[in-house]
Amino acid sequence: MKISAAESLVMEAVWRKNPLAAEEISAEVAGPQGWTEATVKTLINRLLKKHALAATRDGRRYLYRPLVARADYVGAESQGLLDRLFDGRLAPLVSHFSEKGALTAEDIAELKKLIEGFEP
Amino acid sequence: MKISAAESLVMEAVWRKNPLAAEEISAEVAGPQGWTEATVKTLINRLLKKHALAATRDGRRYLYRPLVARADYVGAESQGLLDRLFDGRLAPLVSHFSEKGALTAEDIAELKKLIEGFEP
DNA sequence: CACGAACGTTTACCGATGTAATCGATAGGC
DNA sequence: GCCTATCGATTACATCGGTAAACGTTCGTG
Repeated sequence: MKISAAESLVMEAVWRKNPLAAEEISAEVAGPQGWTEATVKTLINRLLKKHALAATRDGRRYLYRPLVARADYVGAESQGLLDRLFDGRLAPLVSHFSEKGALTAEDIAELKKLIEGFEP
Repeated sequence: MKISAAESLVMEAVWRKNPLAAEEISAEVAGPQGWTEATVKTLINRLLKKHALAATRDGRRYLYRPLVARADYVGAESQGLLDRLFDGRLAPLVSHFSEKGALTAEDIAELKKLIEGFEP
């Protein structure tokens, strides 16, 4: 099942550090998003139903851990974008940014280094 | 206003060739998506309300043309992904794909050529 | 001139999502 | 042992998005 935008912010918190209690997740995301704790609770529950989070009891509360790896989520989202907009290929995306003049010198240096690094 | 996934397929048709009549847009997208013409009509109307399409009368029908450039749409979607998942930077995205072993030799060659090409 | 076909417009409906309050159980303090 | 604060679970509700049918208007044809 798909992780929604709001839900992904909860996942990010748990990916950064886990396991986390609901209260800790709230502390991480509620403020920045202007959410109440109730909202975070709802998101946590939806993620449990989607098997994106696991809960283990810890006394009176639960501790939550991710069941999907961030790399998998990131990979699916990225591949989805490439497929929808760039014919599934990475080079046209890079090309798009360069044509837009959206690459800093640092970006270019970084890319250069990367690409030299992974020759076969 | 945001262009949804289904709506974007209509936009793609109009970006490929325009202006197009509703019937022509349907011919392009309804079949592949398993949509009826009614569905395409709805999407066209929502895009008109969002000012993503413009319509000019042509006898009994309308002809539609895009009001947003594909490059703008692609740019916003891409930047959004980078911001949400890669700290707004391009290199980590490329790095992600390479680490996943998701780059073919051709991809690498293409990227190499691109990056050599756009030195400042 | 009336009727029907072809358009666009309006309305419908359901599931997902964002956002949150309320309910119910339970554990700790008095 | 009982009450209350604290959790998680349940319920709520509005909007959006996907999908489509019904409606209304107009133009061409018989």
